[in-house]
Amino acid sequence: MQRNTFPLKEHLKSKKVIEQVYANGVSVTSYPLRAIFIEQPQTEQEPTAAILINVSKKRFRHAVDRNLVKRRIREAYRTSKHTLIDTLQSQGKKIAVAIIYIDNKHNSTAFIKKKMTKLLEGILTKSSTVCENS
RNA sequence: ACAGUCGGACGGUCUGUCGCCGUUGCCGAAAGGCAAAGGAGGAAAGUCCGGGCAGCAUAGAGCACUCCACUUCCUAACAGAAAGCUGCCUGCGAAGGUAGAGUAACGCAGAAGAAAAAAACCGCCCGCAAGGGUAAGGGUGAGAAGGUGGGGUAAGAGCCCACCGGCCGUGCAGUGAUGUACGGGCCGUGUGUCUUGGAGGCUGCAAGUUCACGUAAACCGGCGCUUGAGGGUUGCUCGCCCAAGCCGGAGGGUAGAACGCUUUAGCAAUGUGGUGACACCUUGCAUAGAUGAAUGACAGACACCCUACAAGGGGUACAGAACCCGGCUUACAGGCCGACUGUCAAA
Repeated sequence: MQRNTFPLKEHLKSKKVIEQVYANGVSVTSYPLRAIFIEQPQTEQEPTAAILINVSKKRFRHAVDRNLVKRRIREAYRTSKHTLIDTLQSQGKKIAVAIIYIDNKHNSTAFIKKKMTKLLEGILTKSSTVCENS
């Protein structure tokens, strides 16, 4: 049984990489979630998938609401990330992803989790096509 | 009991599963793993004041500028708090709201009104008239020569008297704002400039310190090197200090880690002083420290509230630390405690 974790190491924190993701990333949408990702060069320290969760101030004015959404997304990711990680590892790839919440209202944890599964599947199909093209 | 005023404190609890953050201990060569005890607020919010702390600056003079303003008092400090004072307003009341340095000079209100300070348009009185006297009445205005009543007079008027309001003086009470008694003279309003007293260096933890990585001390244009560019000095002027580089363009590199970073104007209790804010003594307690930013997600039970005869159904606020404190302001489901007020009932 795999453990459902999401430690700090798997967070995307480097300013440089974040800028690259937003500038050159490929986007996948599974409403109310949208992912933008790029492939990362193979290095020792980098995790298989570095994740950034973004909930804009525009959509949720209060910090309490933003925190709640972030926590639900984080929860959804850590419980459904294994398919993504395993597939990437077998392909020998590493990616950096920004997950953006694109709704103005709250959604239940169960709903977000369902959409997250779809989103991660979407990332896998998109990344393989990108690779074939290049 | 009901309705209300003021003040204070609180603002979910437990169990299970899966997670996050730093700390400590153990294991491991390392990566990491395991365990333990911890991990948002009364407003953490708005960022509106005031400090601490940090860096920079720190001969001085003049002129500006900004803020504060009843009194006493508290404090590290404040535009804050406490206890009071005076006027006005609201409430039956407990209580609440609001304003509060001064007015010598000048301006404005002044396109109203006859008149805005040594006033005569109408009216009233004297007079044949010319003219004179008059602020009771009219209308204007926020304000019309203190107000009301009486005496007085040709008619009137602080002209005289009583009471009241204001001003000045003296006594008494109070630390004081002020109150009060007596006496005096006979007394216009608002606002701005202004006057008086007090305060104000600049920048904010992205401060600042250390380490690591890396580049371009290159290129183009302008000004300057003791005949001084530029910088600092409070906004300006003077003065003073530093001074060999400075400004602009295009372009390049880094954006990692540690300290700062949580033990302090800290919180609580007893006692003492004080009406009180608060101060002092003693004792006890102390448990976030992240940095693309942790402190949670889900399920169940309980508690509370609303609704309902019941079964049941619905709801549980406002809101998330970012260097740290003291305030202010704003948001807030729900109940709790204390003091007091009004009404009703009983004794």
